Amino acid sequence: MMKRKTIKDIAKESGFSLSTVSLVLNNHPRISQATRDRVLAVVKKYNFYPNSAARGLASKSSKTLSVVVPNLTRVFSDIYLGEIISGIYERATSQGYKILLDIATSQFIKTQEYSKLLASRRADGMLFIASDIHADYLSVFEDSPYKFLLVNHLFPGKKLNYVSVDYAASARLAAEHLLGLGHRKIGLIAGTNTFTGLQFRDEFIRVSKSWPAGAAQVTWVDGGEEWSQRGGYAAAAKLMAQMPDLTAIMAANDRMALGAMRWMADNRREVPENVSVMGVDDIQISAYVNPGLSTIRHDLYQVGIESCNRILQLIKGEITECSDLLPTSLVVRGSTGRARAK
Amino acid sequence: MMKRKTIKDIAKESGFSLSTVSLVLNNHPRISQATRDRVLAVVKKYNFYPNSAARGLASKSSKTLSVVVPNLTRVFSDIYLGEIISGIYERATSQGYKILLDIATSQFIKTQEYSKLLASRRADGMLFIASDIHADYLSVFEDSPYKFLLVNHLFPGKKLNYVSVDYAASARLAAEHLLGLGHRKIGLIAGTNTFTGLQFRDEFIRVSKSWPAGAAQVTWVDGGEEWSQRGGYAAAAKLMAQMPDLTAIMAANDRMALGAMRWMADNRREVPENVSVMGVDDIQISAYVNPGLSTIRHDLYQVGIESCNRILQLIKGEITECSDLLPTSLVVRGSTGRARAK
DNA sequence: ATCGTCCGGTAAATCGCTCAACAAGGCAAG
DNA sequence: CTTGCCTTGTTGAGCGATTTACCGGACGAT
Repeated sequence: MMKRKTIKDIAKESGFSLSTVSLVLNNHPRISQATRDRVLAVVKKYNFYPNSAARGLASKSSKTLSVVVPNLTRVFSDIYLGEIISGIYERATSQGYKILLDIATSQFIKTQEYSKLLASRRADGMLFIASDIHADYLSVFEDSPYKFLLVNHLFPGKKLNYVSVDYAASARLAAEHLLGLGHRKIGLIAGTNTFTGLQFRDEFIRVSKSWPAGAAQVTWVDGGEEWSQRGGYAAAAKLMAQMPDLTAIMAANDRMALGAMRWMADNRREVPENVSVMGVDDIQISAYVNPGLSTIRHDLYQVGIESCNRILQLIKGEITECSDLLPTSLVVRGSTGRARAK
Repeated sequence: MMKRKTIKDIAKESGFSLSTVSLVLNNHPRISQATRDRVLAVVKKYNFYPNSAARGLASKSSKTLSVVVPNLTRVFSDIYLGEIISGIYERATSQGYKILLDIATSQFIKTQEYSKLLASRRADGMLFIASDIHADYLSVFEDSPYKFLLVNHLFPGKKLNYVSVDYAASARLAAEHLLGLGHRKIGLIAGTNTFTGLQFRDEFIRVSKSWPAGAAQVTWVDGGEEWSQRGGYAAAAKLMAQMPDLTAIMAANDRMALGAMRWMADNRREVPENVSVMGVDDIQISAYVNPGLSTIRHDLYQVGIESCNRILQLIKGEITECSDLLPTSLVVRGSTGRARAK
């Protein structure tokens, strides 16, 4: 196991100066092709890669992005995260950035790792996928010099950068679809532990109540912290008890909608003949269930891509703030139909 | 936005030397409690965190672990990975290590990022969850000074460190269970793109053929690259065509087993009355399906923990190689029963 | 021949921390 | 009163890159 090579060794062996090698390594145009080639030959020969700590120290940048995901029990089993992370990874990698993964455990929050990561320059910026309405500690990033971006979330009232799908727009699309089908008694399974979830709920209700062709009655229940299939199942049961004559169920995400559909199957209700069911997200399986789940398509991979683009722009100083809302679209499948006659 | 503080500023303000501050920051016993307190007061006052690049440069360690996951389309939706990563994260964090996430894309492999990461000292060690039988490039890590560990995989013939569940033992447990129930015609849905998968298949067949109470006939088919539910479904169909009188189906993981059970439901075969079905892994949902899936429990979270322990020991030089096989256990639920009479 | 401009390359000052070697003071033992 | 050891702190030499000036020579114009 020989001593690790440094840029100095490369310089010596190739007969050029230290700085020349550095410039070559950074693709600086200053250096002629001939010199570049000779240096690179030596680099290749020793399979040399410059020490990233030294590089980071001198250049004051770590070329690393911190990505913080929620502390769900089975974090990574959530397709939602997978899509976003894939998008972030793809973009980050193509720009020469690496990803430092963190989970927003209570430990992570208590020790203020989120500050430490940026203060110690371990990461140049942070993409936060983990927030809920209780993440008040994020206020430290208001007007701070640190590059911070919320991914698919936002905090009304806090000056925090974000890139998110437009949940209010989704709510409108969904409401218009169901109302247009004649539904006037609708059960809503909401997610209430994120601001985007609340936005969705409120906008859905607002549109329903003020529908020109006749206001609809909306009863909502909470689908649970995890927005899970199981939560949707339980919520559907509760809704059917509270509003037995409802003709449609709207869930704030597909997983809860699938749970609701499952309840219908288990309790001999036909979808959509008796009850229409609709979700949000358009996760892969939604197209494969029977009947197919009508939903609002959220391109989470794109959210990942765009979030990464933005944080990089923030880091480079090309922009100073960011509040993007990405468009969504209606996907009609078999689970929604005209409201049955009373 | 004031200038970023350095250890020097802390030293000046607290009235101690640069190195004293450094020692305090590293919890060196050399420093008295009184001094420590005074320094820490200043540190807290400015919310100071030492620059990690500088630290890494001087200490020659990045306190970072590289974790490489497979390039499945929907990587993180795989519960298998979630468990392992959670285990790794938990352990790494408790030891002050951070996790650098990478996906084994063709780009990652082509550019030899796996070497670069370690050569540039961006990571002190690498946990590789992504290997299949084609990952021949990993040979660079044989007898290399780099700290490398395969997670839940192994390469017979290559001198590579690993921590894995004992797939051969799992095969024995599974075979003994089914054979003990009197099954003599068994369909096997195998995973053939990993060595552990091959090990499982071969050991399962070996035990079946040499069963003292009477050899069993085993027909196997490939369940597909992704070990998915869909692959299991298709494989079950193929098996039933090839061996219509089989009394049991053994799948190399639960997801494929669930796919097989689904096929049975769709084709009016009772489980376990007509056909017993068994899986491997014991993923969460296996306990919730109807009938519950009999399986071999693989504690993947533990694999994560143990892998991380080992790589840290390799890094510290406490051990120089590692080939751990973790025990597995039989979980009997409703999906397996006595073989029906011929 | 002189001068100004490029062009390609180099010297040297950082970047912010770690750690081995050394120093100084206090105290017990000889 | 030495000597020697222990305890607590300090000095200073790196760690391995980046980057800003600066420099010498070639070349075209005057």
